[in-house]
This record gives sequence, C-alpha cells and structure tokens, in this order.
Amino acid sequence: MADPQLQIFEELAELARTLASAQRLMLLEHIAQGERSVERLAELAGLSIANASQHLQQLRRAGFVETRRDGKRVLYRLGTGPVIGLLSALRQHAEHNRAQIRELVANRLDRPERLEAISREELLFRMGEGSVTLLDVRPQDEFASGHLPGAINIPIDELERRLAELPAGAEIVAYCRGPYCALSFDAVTVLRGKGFAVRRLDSGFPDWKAAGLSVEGRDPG
Amino acid sequence: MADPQLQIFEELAELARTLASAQRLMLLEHIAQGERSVERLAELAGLSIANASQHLQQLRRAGFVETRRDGKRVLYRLGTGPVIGLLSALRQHAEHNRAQIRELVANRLDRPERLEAISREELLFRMGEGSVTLLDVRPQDEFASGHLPGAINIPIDELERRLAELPAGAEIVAYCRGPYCALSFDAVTVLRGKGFAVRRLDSGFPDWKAAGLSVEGRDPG
DNA sequence: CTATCATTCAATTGTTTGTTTGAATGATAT
DNA sequence: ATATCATTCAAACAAACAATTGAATGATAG
Repeated sequence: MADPQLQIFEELAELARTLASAQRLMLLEHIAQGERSVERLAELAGLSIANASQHLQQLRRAGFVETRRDGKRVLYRLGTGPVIGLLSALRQHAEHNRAQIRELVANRLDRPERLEAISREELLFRMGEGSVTLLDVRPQDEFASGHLPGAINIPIDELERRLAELPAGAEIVAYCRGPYCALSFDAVTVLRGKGFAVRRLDSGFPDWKAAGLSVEGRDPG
Repeated sequence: MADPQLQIFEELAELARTLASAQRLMLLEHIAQGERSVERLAELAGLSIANASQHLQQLRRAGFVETRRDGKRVLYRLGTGPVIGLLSALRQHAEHNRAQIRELVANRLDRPERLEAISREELLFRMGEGSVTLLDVRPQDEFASGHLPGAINIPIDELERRLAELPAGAEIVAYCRGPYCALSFDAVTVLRGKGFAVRRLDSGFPDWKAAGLSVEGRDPG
C-alpha cells in the first residue's frame, strides 16, 4: 500500500482528469463518429481552433485519440484502446445514479419514456430474419464514412420529404450516433406520426463498430 | 447538438472529475474491500481526517459510495451502481495505453512477468473439478468481512510460518484485493520458493463480488 | 444533561486548469 | 522560393480545486 501503489493511482487519476471536461467529452463523441480535422471538430464543438487543438492534444496524450496527417490537415480518430467501453461505463454510472440525466434525455424530446429501444442483440437477430429495415438518420457525410450493413441513409431533416423511400410494411429500426444523440428519437417521433412501425437502436454507430460488428463505408479509421 | 447535449456532458465530466484524484481513487479501492469508517479510511490512505471526509463526500455526491451511521461512526460502502465496472474500464485503458504502468507493477515486484494469472472463468471451472485450493492472503479482518467460497485465509505476513496448513499436492490459487494489489504476487513468490504449485487470480475479491458470484462472510455491504 | 468522541462544516491559502491572444511551425501550391 | 493555409505553441489572466486550521454538529455514555 506504499508508494508505487500511489503512482498507479496517479496515472488513473490523470486519465480521469482528461475526461473531466464537457468540451473534451464532446470532442470525443464527435471523433467517435469517424476521423475529423481540427477545424471541423472545433466547429462541431463550438470552440476556438486553438482551444480545440489543446483539448485534442490532451486527449491524445491520454491515449483516447490518435492522429494522422493528410496533406495540410491533421485528422483525429479514436485510440485503439477500450475508449468506447470506458465512456459507456461512465454513461452507465450516470444513468444509474442520476435521475437528472434521465430527465434531461426524456424531457428535451418531449416524450413519455424512452421509446422502446431495441438492443444490438435483438437487432442482429432480426437482421438475420430479414424482417427489419435499418435507417441511418445521420448527415450524409457521416453515413458515407461508415454505417451499419444494409442501412439506408435519410438525414433527419430530409426525413419528412423522403418517406416514399421507406417500405411501408416492414419494421424500421432507426439509429444515429449514440444513446444521447437525439436524431433517432426525432426519427421515431416523425415516423410514428406517419404510421410507420419504428423503433430506435439503444446505441449508435460507434458502439456498433466498437463491438466488432461489420460495417460498410469508407472510414479509414 | 445544442444545449441539453452539453448539460449531459457536464454531468459526465463531473463524474470523471470526481475520479480525477489519486487520493479519491485510493479511498474507493479501500471502500471496495468492505465498509470502513472515516477514521480508518483516513489512516489507510494517509490523509488527515478532515481532508478524507471532504473527499468522501465528493465520492458520495457522485454516487460512487453510500453511507450509513453505526453509533458514533459513519461507515462508507460502495454505491449500488456499476462503480467497479467503471474503475475496471479505467484500469483497462491504462493497461492498454501505458507501458509505464505495466512496468511499475512488474518492476516493483522484481519479477519476470505477470506470474501466469488465472482468470475467474478458469478458476470457476477448476473449482467445479475440486482440483484447486483457494488461498486468501489479505489481513484477517478483510477476510472475515467477505471472501471467496471455500477459501482459506493466511495473511501474507504469516504465510511462511503457516505452510503446514496448505495441502502439498493440490494446485493453489492465491488472491487478494485486486489486480494492482501486491499481496498475491508476494504469495506466489513465497510459495513457488517452497515448491508449491501456485498461481494468482487476475482480479480480486471486489471484482468477484461485483461479478455477482457467491461470497462467504459477514460483509453487510 | 453534560462530556466526549467521530465526523462535518467554513474560511484561507497555494496550485492547477481553461481560455484567449498572437506568433511560430510544417505542409502544399503557384 | 514564396505565399498560403491548418495546426500548434507560448504567455497571461481568471476560475476551480486541494489541503489546513479551528469551530460546529450529532450521537452516545456516564
């Protein structure tokens, strides 16, 4: 229980400290969607470029992200370690302990509850049966850089205009970036209103990829 | 991607910030062993009582620990959420990214590698076969407050004097508090030197309990 | 009901962290 | 080469945090 023990805890504390910033967590979530440049990430997170750069470097020092150069730009992608697992453990703890968070998620989508999310396991089973249409409601570029096999892409803001592309009979499963991403909630609301049988996936594309399941698309990460 | 999203990340960041202190992580690890009073925890972590108290209250606010009163003292125990899972995800990430930590663990025990740790799964299988003797090398009081079923307790500092209590033929599996606790490493060294067939469990009592496996002892947590 | 003990609270000080600004890299394209 | 662009670095200030001290709770024992 002496000194080296303390050093180990210092290391772990440093990792935790890197996650102890809403801005960095937000950057991580965006990076989890696929490779992004500093400029793009700064814009997505609403930070100045210099500030975003410094946050990103902290994330890199802690091993949460890695970089590669592509011409003038530096692209950030997720690290190879169990980053998503760690974030998901954090979220699980938050869900467990804080009714607050559950309320935020539920209230801001003005909806009774959690809209009957479907698990990855159930989705895989249904996909095996061929009884499901997968709908990716993220923006086109995110879809292009990687998506679930067989999914069709209709960005959420085009959904109402493009209902014709959806098979009327089949059950639809909508997904987006992750459990706290609102897009798939919105998709369910829209489609329910139009009479579709639709549910949302309880996790997002990054979780799917992290679980080692097959993906389609040109993501170089 | 607007404002409520940011609130959620603020919540998660606050949780991470609570873990971003070696002292608090150390307190958590001690609490993971079973209920402890503030005074005891302060002593174990080498902190002043007032300081320990403040750290403990932060841990409680974040839901990592809970308290109950027992006469004059306030006892702290782990929260009901996935605390151990979160800590273990942190450690996994640290293991993955930082050769530093691996070296600390390996070097301070002046030993070649990780001494062929056995997993919980394999241990359960061997226990089913009845081909293994479980050895708990933690101090007596920790053993009394909870231990693996069928384990015998010989605290590490009494081990050399009490070798007679160990069956000479059987394979021994030693365990202690967790993957970064040195006791079981030391036990393996001692026993190997005496010709015993011994390995260490790759995780500790708290992980065993958290995995929902049965335990013996009087821990009220 | 008073004394005692464990724990918590409140106020202070020194250190660390986040953000901004402006300049310095490092790579490409003319 | 030189200009241009994306990213990083460096310095500086404000905000948040940890540890210490001494006083205030809240419970038990006499």
